[in-house]
Amino acid sequence: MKQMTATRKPLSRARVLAAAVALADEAGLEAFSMRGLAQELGVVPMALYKHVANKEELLDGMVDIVFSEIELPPEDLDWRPAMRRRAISTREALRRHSWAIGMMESRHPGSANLRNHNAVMGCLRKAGFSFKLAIHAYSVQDAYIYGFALQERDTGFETPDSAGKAAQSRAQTIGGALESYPYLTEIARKLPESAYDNAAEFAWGLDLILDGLERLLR
Amino acid sequence: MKQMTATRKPLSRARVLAAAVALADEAGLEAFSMRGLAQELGVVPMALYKHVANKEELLDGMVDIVFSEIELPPEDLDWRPAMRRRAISTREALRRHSWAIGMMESRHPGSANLRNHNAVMGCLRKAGFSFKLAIHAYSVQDAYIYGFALQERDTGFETPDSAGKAAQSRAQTIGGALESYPYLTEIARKLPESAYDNAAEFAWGLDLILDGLERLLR
DNA sequence: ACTATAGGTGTACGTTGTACACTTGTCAAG
DNA sequence: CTTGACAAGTGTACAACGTACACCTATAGT
Repeated sequence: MKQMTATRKPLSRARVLAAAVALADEAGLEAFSMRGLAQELGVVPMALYKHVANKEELLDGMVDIVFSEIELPPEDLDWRPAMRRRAISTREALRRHSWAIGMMESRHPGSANLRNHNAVMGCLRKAGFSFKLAIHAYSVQDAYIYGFALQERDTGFETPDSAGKAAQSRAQTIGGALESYPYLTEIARKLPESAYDNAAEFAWGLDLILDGLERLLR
Repeated sequence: MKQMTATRKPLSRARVLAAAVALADEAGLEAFSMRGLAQELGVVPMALYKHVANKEELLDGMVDIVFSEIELPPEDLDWRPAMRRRAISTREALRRHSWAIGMMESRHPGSANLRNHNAVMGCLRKAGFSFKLAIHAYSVQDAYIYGFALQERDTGFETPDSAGKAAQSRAQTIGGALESYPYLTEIARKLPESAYDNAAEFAWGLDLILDGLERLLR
């Protein structure tokens, strides 16, 4: 075992998971590999399998870390601000870990996942939502949150650079037929100068949904 | 070239794309490979590269096929039923091609994509939505549609079988601490007997959003 | 009849996840 | 103090993937 004890503290499942999340954050899911992760940890690839069954299980654990970063609906708040907080917290977690966006509900659920879902459902039920209405309310909100995160990842330009690249890519497909898409050209013209803000956009739709729910609750 | 002309009509980009969509539909994105597709077409893997630049470009084309299956907002309808129709049509296309769910807005846009976006934006603008309100309206709706499709794929049990499997998987994580998650157990108890219907659930949230938009338009 | 070209083939390389057999550092029981 | 079990890290190897590159061949235009 060469010089391990001197140079390196031993691995652990937690250390592997943390490094995996960090690597996926900066490299993206596409470039995230067991081999790359091993290298990051200064270890041979197969060493990881002493702490994690396989890549699938590793991803399960990573997703549960993301869930653990999401703020639970605060118990001391009314349902509406509580839901608002947790929705915003969820979006922020997904921004930090955009590789997780398609995977939040598709993987073997971990304990942070269960705690989260239980708390959200509990918040609604305790606020007086009937079971059926609570299911509806949960469904719309999560669909919106996950869907918004998806769109933000795909078209969300924080850098004006990437906005330019996307526009160019579109222009390439459009070719000479620009006049066929008048409403797209309107977007291309007006959006850049409209101080579009992802967080504000998210809140706008969220409040529209919460308004609707509030009306139905009464 | 052996017996090609006798046994097999020549490939074409369209044929490759169609076969790719069909294969992804039944095998899932994970199991979808260039080699598998080639086999399906009775051809050696490298033959595909005469009609498609690489796998990425192939996926771009596949996604645009999905877009082409989405009904445009009918011109002769008022904005609200028109938006409703195209939302439902989008969900249905995504159910048919669930491998496309995370990719609709992330890939190099094809012409069906552009036509679709232009038509949706046009429908809103012509109905009197201001530019900013149209952007908001578009954003909420699409976030909801894509997010719902995602959840439906991940937790949508059309077979009571898969519902059982999911429940068992959850129970395994919960272990003995079932009483820690009272609201999850409520769901597990009540949902199965509540005739939950994905299409109806989708329409419920969609109408909530459209209600909100209608109020803001006036 | 000749040749350019489009379409299909065969081989090969680098990268991936991971099975399996191995070494080695640590520690408990005799 | 020895022993031997066990946990952790190593090394080799394999199948499957995307695809570069050189090659063949059937057809079409001159």
